[in-house]
Amino acid sequence: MDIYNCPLFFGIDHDDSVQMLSCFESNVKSFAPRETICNYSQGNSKIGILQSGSANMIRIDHDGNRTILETLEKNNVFGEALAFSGSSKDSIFVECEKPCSVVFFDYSHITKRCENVCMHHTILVQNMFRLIAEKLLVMSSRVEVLSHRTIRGKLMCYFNISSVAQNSTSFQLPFSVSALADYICTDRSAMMRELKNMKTEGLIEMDKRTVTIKKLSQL
Amino acid sequence: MDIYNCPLFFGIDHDDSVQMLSCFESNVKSFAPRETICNYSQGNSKIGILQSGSANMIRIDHDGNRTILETLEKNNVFGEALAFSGSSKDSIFVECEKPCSVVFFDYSHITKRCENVCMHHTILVQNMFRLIAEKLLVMSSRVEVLSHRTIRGKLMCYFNISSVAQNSTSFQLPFSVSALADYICTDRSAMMRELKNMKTEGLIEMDKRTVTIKKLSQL
DNA sequence: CAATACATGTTGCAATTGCAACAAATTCGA
DNA sequence: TCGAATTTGTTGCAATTGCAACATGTATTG
Repeated sequence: MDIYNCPLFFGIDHDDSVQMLSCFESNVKSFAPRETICNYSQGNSKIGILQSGSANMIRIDHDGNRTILETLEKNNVFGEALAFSGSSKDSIFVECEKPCSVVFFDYSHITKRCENVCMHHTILVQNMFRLIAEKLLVMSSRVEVLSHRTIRGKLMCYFNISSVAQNSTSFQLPFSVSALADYICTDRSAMMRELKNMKTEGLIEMDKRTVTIKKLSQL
Repeated sequence: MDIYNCPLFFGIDHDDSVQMLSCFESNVKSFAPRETICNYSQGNSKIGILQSGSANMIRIDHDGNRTILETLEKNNVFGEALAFSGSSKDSIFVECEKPCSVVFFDYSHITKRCENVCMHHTILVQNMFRLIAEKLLVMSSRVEVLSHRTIRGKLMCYFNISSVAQNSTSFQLPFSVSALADYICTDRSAMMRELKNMKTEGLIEMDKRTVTIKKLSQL
């Protein structure tokens, strides 16, 4: 995986990318499953772009509750500057799931104009714009899911969004069923109980990580 | 409130703004409290920018539960293209709170290059970039708030974020206490009960819409 | 291949939350 | 300014959820 394939440099030719990268002080790193990619305990101005693999942004609160704040896949951006207030003392970090290649650089290079190289700065901002607009959509649907008051409501909302995204009433979860509980921010056993209810009521079917929506409850 | 003051046109001089606006088929509208600014029941590709006043994006679900999906203030952008899957049959709309002036235009003018006028397209994208990056921060902290499992957790998270944002342990709620329940997506009476508990435990003080944090519980 | 970690599945019980139905205070609008 | 609408405040009760503690099944890895 080549750093110049980074979606941030889409539309900028190789030679110029080389020049810009040095100006950016960018670097690429690889990570193995469960490795910590980034820790936000004490400030971090770097932006990361996932070139391959998958990762999750995790919060562990003072009671040890684990929450998936963001799920990250190929071409997703992440960073403290793009999210999260850092107002709490909870532990927030990005954890590798499938082996990852990550491009890091400093966000200030996007927001501030750079004097030397950047006739391509324009393209760069446009590329970053697309990445952020996409992230905004993801965050919005996350809010939509979490805004439901019951576990069932959250699950059905998430399943519906996934179903629309994958254009089928049958779709794959991007993570384990247990991690789904972290994603919808509820207790795992309570979620399992609710999933069982939904199965017996014929709302959904599940086979491993494949979910099939049978009835669109109350929609 | 002049359409040319729209943050989208920041850095573009007046004459060019006039030219671009006609190319954009933009228009400005004013709204009175409780008026519907925009309805997302059946698709809407327009982007809106709030020039003045305040508004909320509201969802009413099939059970009649009211949820504030977004709070919108001066210079905030909103639109279906920027958020919300449209996968559900719930009613989603933007409702004026304080008298509003809104600039509407089609998102496609930002994402696709326009042939005739747009030597200023670059500045436009940069301006839009800033607006969206800001919105992303707002959505992220929203996720952070909603990710907490208890009403108290949500409240304290929201209060902490507000406190950091307003740089004081004392701050104003941007809406009524009742609307706060819609914002944190819980039952109003249950939230009132929890607020009372938090007051008697000395965690917070409240006077109308002014909240003061007395103790940072478990942080 | 063994053993160790991880994921799934289940249950009782206590705590929290949502709901319904009020009363009172405050704000808004004609 | 008076009446209507909205907001705030409260409570009992039922439903949902979180927690703890299991048992079992499935991957991973040395």
